[in-house]
Amino acid sequence: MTNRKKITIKEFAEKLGVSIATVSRAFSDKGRISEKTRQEIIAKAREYGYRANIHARNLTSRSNNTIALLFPAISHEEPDYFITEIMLGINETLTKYRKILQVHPFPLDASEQELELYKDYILNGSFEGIIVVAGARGSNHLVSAAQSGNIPYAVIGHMSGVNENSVLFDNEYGAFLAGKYFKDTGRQHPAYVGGHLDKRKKLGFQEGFGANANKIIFAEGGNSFRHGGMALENLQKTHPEVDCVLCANDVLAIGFIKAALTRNIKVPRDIAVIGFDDIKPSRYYTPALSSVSLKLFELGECAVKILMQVIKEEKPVNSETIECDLILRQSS
Amino acid sequence: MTNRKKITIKEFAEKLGVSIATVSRAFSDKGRISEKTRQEIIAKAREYGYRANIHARNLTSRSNNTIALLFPAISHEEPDYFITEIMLGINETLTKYRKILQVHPFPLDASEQELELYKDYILNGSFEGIIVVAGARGSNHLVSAAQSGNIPYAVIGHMSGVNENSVLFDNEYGAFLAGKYFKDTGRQHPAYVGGHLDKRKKLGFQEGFGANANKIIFAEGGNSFRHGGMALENLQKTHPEVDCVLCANDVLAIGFIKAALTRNIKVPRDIAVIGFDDIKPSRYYTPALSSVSLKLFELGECAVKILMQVIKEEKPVNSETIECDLILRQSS
DNA sequence: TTGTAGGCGTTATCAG
DNA sequence: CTGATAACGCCTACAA
Repeated sequence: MTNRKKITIKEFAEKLGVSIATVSRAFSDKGRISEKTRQEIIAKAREYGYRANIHARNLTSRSNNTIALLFPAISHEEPDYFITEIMLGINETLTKYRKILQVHPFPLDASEQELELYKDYILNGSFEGIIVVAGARGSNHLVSAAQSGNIPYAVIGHMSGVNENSVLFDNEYGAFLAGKYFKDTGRQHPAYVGGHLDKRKKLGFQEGFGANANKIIFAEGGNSFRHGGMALENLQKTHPEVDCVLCANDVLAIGFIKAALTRNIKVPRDIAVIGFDDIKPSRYYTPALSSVSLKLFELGECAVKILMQVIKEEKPVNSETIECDLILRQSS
Repeated sequence: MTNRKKITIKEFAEKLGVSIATVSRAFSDKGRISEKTRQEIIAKAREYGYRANIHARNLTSRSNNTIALLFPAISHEEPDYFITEIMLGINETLTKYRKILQVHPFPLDASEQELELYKDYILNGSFEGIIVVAGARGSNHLVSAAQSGNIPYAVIGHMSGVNENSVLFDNEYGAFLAGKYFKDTGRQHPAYVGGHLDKRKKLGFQEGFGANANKIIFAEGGNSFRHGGMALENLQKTHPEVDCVLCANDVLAIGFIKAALTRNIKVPRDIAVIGFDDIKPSRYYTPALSSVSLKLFELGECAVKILMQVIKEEKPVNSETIECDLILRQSS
């Protein structure tokens, strides 16, 4: 490895016998320059290996085309498939705008103190804009930081006190569809399995199930695979009559089903199961999981579009809501 | 949103009645400065909202603490769980070093021309170092770019012509274990399902199966879920006697099993199936998938450690090999 | 169309 | 310990 320092615009210009301004213009698309000299300079640049130093460029342009995705990390050991699929949509869309993605998971229970690092990044100009996933107190702090520093931001999910720049999903309606489906298919003893934070989902589920909604059993615990299994075990003890379940996310649903199959409970015959989010692995599962689709890829796309609009127009834009669908597969 | 420009070190220093050098020192940990003035300055900085401009800082320090992960993107619509889990290990480890991750998937079949964008990033100083996932021609081009520009790099997987800075996995041994297990459990008619690029896996599988290795059926196609299903269909037509299968990755294996179950073929009774990679969702599957574990998280960790060493020592370091395990679950 | 020179906001060197 | 001042490498009026 030759440790030769990279050639600077000054050295490069001298070699070519032109001014640094001319070199700069050759790469800028703006300044007036003859097509002929531009081509010459570009050719020579390739030959000498000259490339504009990105940091100097960023300093004058006050931006680095970098967008940060900040999200609460559920677990450190296992990917959060929900985020992963959103990220896919974000990244692909960002590429179209020639922007770069930085990934910043932060601890779900991070204190304001622990978030200082991320706030610093946000406020010192590291990002042209940020996309924040709601769901933790930290999310709010980071959005506040962006607001106070006048940094463009977009939010994924409902965040209290934030009415603009958000991509929302209609959880309530999605859960409604699930409840209605269970009712329409003659299920009698519904249960809801999930975390504590999904008021909307619970409400929608109740509405959908209609008249007998008061019979719904709420089994609330964590949001991971193992919690799904635990929920099945508990329900079998306390409410063995349950014959249909809405789970607050797909991984939970898969854990629930796996535990049921292990006990030789048939899905969907004995218990029908519907998940939430419709992550890709769900359709691979046996039985393939029915799920309320949040259209995660699209959601990421939408977040980017909103952010780009905020950056361009330099003012907040209206929030958008992505509609939910109920995708029926084998588990219900 | 008040669009006030951010306060600069100069303005800030003037307000405090000190020199900019002193302010700079208060944040640098290096220059000699009395603890008292440092505290005062830090307090005032909070009050005035002063933060050092990151771009100016990068310009002088010639680095931005940013590491890029470059990998060939299999599909645009679906996460690559293999990469996702590696990324988890990378990101977590990077955080310990206070480095930032940028994510750069590139098209699997990208021409050298299409890679120009990524080469540009690499060579203009956007990254302090890069981690490249092997597996596409593009991977090699990008490593070459890093080498020519004297940019620190690490490689995940085997890359022709690159003997240093790599994290390798012993695919051959992993496949050997699978073959041996099938032989030891009395399976008679083995098949291998996978892509064309896994010479090592095939070899290891043959060695492991031993004497009758020449009986192995090779069903080669794509690497996705649906290809797994297609493989099952084909094998049923051409070689219905097959009673054990090694799949080149887990998603393939899951597709294979799902198709088998659909046809009422019992797994593992009629056909035993082992996957490769041991991605997290595999253990959730029913039947839980046996798989050759590549320890993806650890692999990401290791890549970061190698890269950090390259950065620190400014010279290539020895490659490391992560051992494979065979994880037995229900599918075999 | 091209060149000159000042500025971007820091860090680092060298006096004091 | 603190303060001037010169880099850092590029962009961009302004001048020619």
